[in-house]
Amino acid sequence: MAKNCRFAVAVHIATLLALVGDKPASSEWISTSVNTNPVVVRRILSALAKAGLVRSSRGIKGGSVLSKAPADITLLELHRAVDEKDPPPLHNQQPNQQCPVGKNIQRVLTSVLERASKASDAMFADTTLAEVVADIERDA
Amino acid sequence: MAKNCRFAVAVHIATLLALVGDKPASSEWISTSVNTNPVVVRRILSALAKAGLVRSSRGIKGGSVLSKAPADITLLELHRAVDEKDPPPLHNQQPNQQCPVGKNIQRVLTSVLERASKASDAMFADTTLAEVVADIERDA
DNA sequence: TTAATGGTAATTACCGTAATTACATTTAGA
DNA sequence: TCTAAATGTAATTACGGTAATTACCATTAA
Repeated sequence: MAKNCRFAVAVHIATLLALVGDKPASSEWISTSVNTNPVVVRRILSALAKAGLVRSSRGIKGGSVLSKAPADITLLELHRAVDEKDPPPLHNQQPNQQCPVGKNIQRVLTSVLERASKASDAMFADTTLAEVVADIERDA
Repeated sequence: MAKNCRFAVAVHIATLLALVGDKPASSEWISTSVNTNPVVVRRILSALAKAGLVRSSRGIKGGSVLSKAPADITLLELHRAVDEKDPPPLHNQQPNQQCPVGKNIQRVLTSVLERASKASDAMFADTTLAEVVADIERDA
C-alpha cells in the first residue's frame, strides 16, 4: 500500500471519538471501524495528541478521548496534525541557474502554490468536526 | 526519484516556450534548462499537446511551440493537462460498512475535499502563463 | 540519403507509505 | 503484588507511483 490516507483516517478517528464522547476508545476498537492495523491508528492518535487534539491514557480502561469539543476542532487542525508541514522541492533536480527561467521558476511557482494551498486550507478551516458528525448522524 | 513534479516541469516548459515565441524548441534544449532527461520533457509535452496547449513537429527544425497566447493559458490548464484527473480512494482498505462512521465517512470527506480542490483550482485559474513570464522577466 | 527531431514502450531505481511484528511501558483491579 | 489490557514506538516488509534511462521507430528538412 502506498497512498497517504492519514488525513482521511484522522477525520475518521476523530469522528468516532466525538461520537463516543467521554468514554476512552481503544486503538483496537477504532481499527475495526477504519479497517486497518491498530498500530496505524496509534500512530495517527499520537500525532493528534502532539497537536493537543486528543488525550490518550495507557493500561486497562485506557484509550483516547477528544480534548476539545467537536465544534472547536476544524478539519484544518486535523490536517495539519497529520500531514507534512513544509512542502517538498518543486523540481527533483535543481533547474539550470544559468537560464533565467530555471533561476526564477521556483520562486514564482512557490508563490502560486502557496496561494492555492491557503485557499484550500480555508475550506478545511471552515468545516468543524461537529459538522462532520452531524452529517454522518443524519444518514446513520 | 519519486516526487511528482510534472506540474512544475509543465509550467517551466510552457514559460520557456512563451519566451522563445514562434521558434520551435527542441526537447533536448528544454531539458538543459529543466535539468532532466529529454524523454521526460517529451512526455510532458505530449500531455500538453493532448490538451491542445502546444503543437509539436518532428524532424530537423522540429520542436514545440505554444498553440495559444500566454495570456490565454492559465496554470489550471497546465495543471489539468499533466496531473491525475480522478482523485484516488480516501482509505486504502474500505472502512467497516457495519459502522455508521465507516459507512458514511467517505461521502462526507469527498465533499469536503472537493470544495478544497475547487478553491485551490480557482487560484490556478487566476494566474496566466503571461503573468508568470512577466514575473520572471522582471528579475531576469 | 542523412541527420535531427518527436513518440513511445520497457526497464530500472528510488522513495513514501501502510502494514506488520515485536517489545517495553503503563495502569486498573483482583 | 500479579495479571491483563492498553498505549508508545522502533524495526522490518511490501507495494506502488514516479523520474530516469535506454532503445527503437517514425518523421522531416536539407
